Amino acid sequence: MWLLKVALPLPLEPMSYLPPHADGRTEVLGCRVVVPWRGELRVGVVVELEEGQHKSFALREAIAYLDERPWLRPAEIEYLAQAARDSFCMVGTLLNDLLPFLEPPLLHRVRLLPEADPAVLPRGLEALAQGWQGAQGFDPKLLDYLREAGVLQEEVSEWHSRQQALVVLQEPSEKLSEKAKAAWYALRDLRQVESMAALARAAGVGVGVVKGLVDKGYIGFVEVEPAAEAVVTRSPEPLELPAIPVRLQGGRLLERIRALLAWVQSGPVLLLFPEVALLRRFQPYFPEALVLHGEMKAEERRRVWGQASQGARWVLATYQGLLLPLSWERMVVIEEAAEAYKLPGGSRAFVPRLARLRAQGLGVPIHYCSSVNSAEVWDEPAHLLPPPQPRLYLLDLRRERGWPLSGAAIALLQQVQEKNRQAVVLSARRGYSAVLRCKQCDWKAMCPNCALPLRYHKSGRLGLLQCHQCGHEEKAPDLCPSCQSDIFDPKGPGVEWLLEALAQHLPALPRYRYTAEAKDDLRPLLAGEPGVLVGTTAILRGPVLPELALVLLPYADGFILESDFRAAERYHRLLWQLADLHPHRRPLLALQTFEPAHPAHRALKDADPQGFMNLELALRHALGYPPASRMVKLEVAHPKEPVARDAILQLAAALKPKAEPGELLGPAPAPVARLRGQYVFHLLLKSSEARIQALMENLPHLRGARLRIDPDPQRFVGLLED
DNA sequence: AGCACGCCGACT
DNA sequence: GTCGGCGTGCTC
Repeated sequence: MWLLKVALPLPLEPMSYLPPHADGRTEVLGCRVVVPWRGELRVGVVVELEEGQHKSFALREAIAYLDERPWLRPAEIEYLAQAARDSFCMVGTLLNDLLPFLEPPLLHRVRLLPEADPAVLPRGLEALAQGWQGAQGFDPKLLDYLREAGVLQEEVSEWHSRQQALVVLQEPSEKLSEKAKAAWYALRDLRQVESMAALARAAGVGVGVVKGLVDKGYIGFVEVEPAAEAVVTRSPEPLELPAIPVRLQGGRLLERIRALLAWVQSGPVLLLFPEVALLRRFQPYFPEALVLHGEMKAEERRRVWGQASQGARWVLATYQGLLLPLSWERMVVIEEAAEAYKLPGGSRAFVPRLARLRAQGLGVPIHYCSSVNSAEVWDEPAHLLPPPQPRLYLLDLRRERGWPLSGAAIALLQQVQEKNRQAVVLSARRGYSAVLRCKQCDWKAMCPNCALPLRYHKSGRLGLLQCHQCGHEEKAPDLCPSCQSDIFDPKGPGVEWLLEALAQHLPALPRYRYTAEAKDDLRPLLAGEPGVLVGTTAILRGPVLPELALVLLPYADGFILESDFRAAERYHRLLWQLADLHPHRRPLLALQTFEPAHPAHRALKDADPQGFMNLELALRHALGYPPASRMVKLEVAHPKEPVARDAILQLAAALKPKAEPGELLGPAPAPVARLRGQYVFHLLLKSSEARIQALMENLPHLRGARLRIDPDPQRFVGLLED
């Protein structure tokens, strides 16, 4: 007896089913299959065929395969299992995260098995004796009852929406009304419209007129191929390198693209992007590329999936391309340090890590292409393009007057205004907690255990200093322990505050806001009119300002002083990305900072990203942080504080005896200790890959609170899903 | 993840 | 005396 193991897009391991009795195919490994699930139908992937008896409980029968050819090959199935193990999650969780478009809408028809007695039909289902019926009208629970009794015959297939368009079919007759003729000619000029209502609107007639034309056969609906998004193609000269490097760094965006073009000519090559905005910037240079990303309709993505499976020269994709059943010649991860690579779903996996695993599984080379490569790939053979020469202007906040805009910064903005140019003002917008530091001397509140700044929390009248990494807490001092002066107000300048300050100092300079949540209409700026754009790092993903002359960070330290060992690396990369914000101009990069001597600033002054990263890596190795180790975050959340606390203590107690010194950090309350009504606690593991694997084995079953695992934490603030 | 089953407080 | 809260366990 053959059994199917079916991976469903649910946080579960694959489930066993009997093969559909109506379909005896055996070459179904990797095909999508429709199965009964809790009385309804779900779509999964056959990940294993096993011969044998299943005794413990009665298995259900799968209903039908959706595919002729497999969606996934054995290579992808094996990868899925391996990646799930690596991410400490269920196979189904990862399947759901990587293929959010797996389940198509279904065409489902049912009837009573002809030889069955209609008397078995429960009330409401009598129609099933009459022959094939669409399933949607019937109670799924009752249908499942018949299914289980073995008297239901079913047909299931993928539902394809027919992309229809209204077109002219025959010449208008003289008898038609003026309005009808107008509508007919309007449609002829438009060639096609998507609906009757749209034509009525376009022609300025009632829908009834259009309907009349359809009924009389002058116009009608035809199926059309979904129109591909028009992309302006560009063909720059490929930039030949002496050898193909594992990591490519530096230069301007266009130079990196040119270098890539020189070594991804034959294909198939997968280019992985952290976000759609960046993918779109590459798209014009890869005219034949298939693209796959979350802004496309699910149906469109399924179509591209089938197409890509047949072969492709280039595929530009977000993480959704990772499971494509193609044997790549090589894979390229673009901007491998981007935080957008963190999967938002249950697996919490980090795509560059998954990509490396994928390349290993296929035995193909993987490459990384970034403005500044991540610490994780730093040791790989590199080709370094000369970095863009930034014009850096450091404003020392210990000397400058004026806050949040110093006099010098206002003067710069005034010049921008006088010369009718454009400026960007960038805010770190870390709202809820800040770092406590002295205005007079260099002292700042540091954690005694972690070599990280403590975060300042307002708790009643007293300030509380807390380490978000290890949980250490102390009371905030009233006076600076080093020089006895009063403490700098630990407020970080947000976008709103900056807009106010700009309105006050430069009322005549038009202001625009640009954050992930609120985007002003930038058309005047894009048309070249003067103005200042105030926003968060969302600006990096926004359109290019044609007259950009100044990039100002009123509180650059806000980007450095996150309680996070990766903060400096991120800040350094941000500065280089700002230097490359305009494709060929070199805007002045003005930073208001308490730390003009910060290594990242020196790196920009000396145009030497290598120097900075070497220093950073030495630090990571000294402290045992990634990439010198692997980290895994365990998170427990519950609406009741004691329950959550209890659970995390249980977990810590179970791990303590196994852990060596320094491997177990915490438990600590999450930086936002209560979020969406849940109390959140963290526990961090930090050690070698092998030790992490050992520690993660047989975690205790927690009662009460739910455990979530972040297999590759990138940022140590906020809940996992923020 | 969803969903059903199962034990302890505020109501007609 | 019941209705309903969500904590716990299961899904082939």
